[in-house]
Amino acid sequence: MGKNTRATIKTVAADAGVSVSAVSKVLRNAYGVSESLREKVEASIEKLGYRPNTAARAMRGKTYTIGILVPDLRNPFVPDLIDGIREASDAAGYRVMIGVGRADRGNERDLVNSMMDQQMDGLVLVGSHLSPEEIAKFAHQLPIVCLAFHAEGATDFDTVNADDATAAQHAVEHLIAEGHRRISMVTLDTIKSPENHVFYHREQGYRAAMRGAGLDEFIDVHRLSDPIRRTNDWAHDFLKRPQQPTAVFCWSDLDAIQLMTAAEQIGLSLPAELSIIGFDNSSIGGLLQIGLSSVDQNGFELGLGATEALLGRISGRSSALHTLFKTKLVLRKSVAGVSQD
Amino acid sequence: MGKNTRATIKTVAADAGVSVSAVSKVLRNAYGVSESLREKVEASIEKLGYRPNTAARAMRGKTYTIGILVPDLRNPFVPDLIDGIREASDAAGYRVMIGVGRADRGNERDLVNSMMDQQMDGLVLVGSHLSPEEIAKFAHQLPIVCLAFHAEGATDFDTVNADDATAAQHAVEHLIAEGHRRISMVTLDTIKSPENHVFYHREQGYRAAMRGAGLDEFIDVHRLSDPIRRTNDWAHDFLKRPQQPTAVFCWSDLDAIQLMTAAEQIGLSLPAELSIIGFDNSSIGGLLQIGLSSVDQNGFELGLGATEALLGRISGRSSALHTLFKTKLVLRKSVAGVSQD
DNA sequence: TTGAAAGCGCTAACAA
DNA sequence: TTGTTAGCGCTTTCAA
Repeated sequence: MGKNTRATIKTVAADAGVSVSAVSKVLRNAYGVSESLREKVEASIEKLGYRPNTAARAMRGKTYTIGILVPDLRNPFVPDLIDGIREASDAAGYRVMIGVGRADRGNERDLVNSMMDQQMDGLVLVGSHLSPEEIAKFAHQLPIVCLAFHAEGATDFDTVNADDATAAQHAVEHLIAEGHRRISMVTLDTIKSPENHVFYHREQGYRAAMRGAGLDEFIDVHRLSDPIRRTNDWAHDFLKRPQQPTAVFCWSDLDAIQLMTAAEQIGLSLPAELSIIGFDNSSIGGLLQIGLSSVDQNGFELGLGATEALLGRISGRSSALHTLFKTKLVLRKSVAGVSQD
Repeated sequence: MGKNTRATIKTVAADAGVSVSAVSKVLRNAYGVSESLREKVEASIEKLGYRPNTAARAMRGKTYTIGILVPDLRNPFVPDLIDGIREASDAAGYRVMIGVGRADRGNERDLVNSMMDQQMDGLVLVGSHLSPEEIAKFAHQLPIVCLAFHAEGATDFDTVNADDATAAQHAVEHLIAEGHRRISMVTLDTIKSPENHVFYHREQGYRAAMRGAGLDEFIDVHRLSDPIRRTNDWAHDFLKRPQQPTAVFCWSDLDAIQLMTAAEQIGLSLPAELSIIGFDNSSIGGLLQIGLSSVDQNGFELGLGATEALLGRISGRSSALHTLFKTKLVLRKSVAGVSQD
């Protein structure tokens, strides 16, 4: 089968009887090509099945590729995001490559570098573990937008987020309206710059709701260590503490489901004895058997938004854009009211 | 911040006071560099923060990148595969880029092309929707190994699979041993070349088990259309048919869980009235609330195996390798025995 | 409107 | 052991 001879721009030029630069111009829709020349070239391209070599292209022009860096493919929120990103980049003629950072700073840094080595035209960093300073440094070299990463003060890159604080506040306010007082929050623990992480903002929303209802004394935040290094026992430990809450607001569905499982294992009846709200509205939480109430962030829209921002940067915008998206509380059987006493 | 001037091999050569090719040799660990030269060059690389430009590299040598093409990020089996692939490629100094084919032939073809445009050194195609002929054509241009795609007769590319037929046979034999006779199978429908798909081989295993137990008359295969185009009602329709089975073997966990949900919705008591076994042993099926019995394929090992095969091809092997991996039946509460009458 | 030619950063013959 | 140099396939001045 045609062996190793892939058509190059030269082959096309020869076939069409024009110059190499003419072909290049047609490829890039550059100004100043006659209709007849364009037709000739396009016919040859079609005939030879020519495809420009991205690597060669990258040396002078663009790659028309944007890189997506995600922390973890198992997070059910990630595929929604990616779908949105791809939808928008497809429409703009960009393709997408995904790298998995494994929620590890060093690994993520390597991947960003590697994507820069490949001359990608821009990067979407999802839930990055890098510091805003480091991201800014990268952003001097290529356009970057961060998704699910709060850095509303950043001037060198854009951010796109759900309005985590407001979403959390509404969720907790709903629990309060259902009569709950003793409402705990389960969230993540982090050593560095917590204020960039979504869960920190969700915690602020939780605190705001509790304070707003005069429930300061019941504020109780339980912090989990990194999902990879954490044991599955945390939920049992959590439920063994004295002074049990009647409701828990959980920073993520995955951990909320672990909590539900543990609660059932020790014989708690849900939701009567424990109401739970998660975050992400993952399909798994939506299963009839689980029925987890959750905050829906509409990952698809977030992905679209992030890509539009990125394309804007690629086209030359240099001012920073920081967008917050609205969320929606989805109620299922995991929440019950309590009688006030 | 140093603005746009990224260090090139020239910068390094100048800084180290040596030639470009000397630097290149150090980079590639090529034969014939003195210890002192290597040290000088490495010092300069370190000092200048130099990183080779992948695009430039790709024009003459390799990119040290392998592409993974998956049909769907939401399939819980995929992340395990990817972890395995990454483990093996990390160890060999290769990085990995992921593309999502969306279970669409045209889209997948585009992505393969796009990965070839980027001069990737090899490709792992997961559950491909392309025909073996088309894959073979691509395989003439770059090393390819297929994962979860049966083409044991292919000579131009390798395949790595779980032993789907045997796995399915064992699962169904287990149901038979539990006293079930009326055992249905739920699988996928496909227009083209079903024999390449894993679910086809699982169906063969189901049939073999049924025939082996003299249950030919109870063989009942229910075929679902494409997951994307399918409605969620299929399970209800399935359960509404006359002559209900007492057990169902399902080609995948995701569909098995839908079946469980529908069964509970119409008031069937599980597993007493319906036993179910799925395939993939996904973490979601393993949830206490679900408790789905399932076939475990050990995706991590499959990923490792596929990558080893690919690296072998990249290093020059041209004979085809077709590997089958053993599976393991994981039993949970979704299976109950029936009294024989 | 078209084409010739320089050069992007690297690798790999080949020469020294 | 080291360096010189010719490309890889493309984009992009600059001339024609």
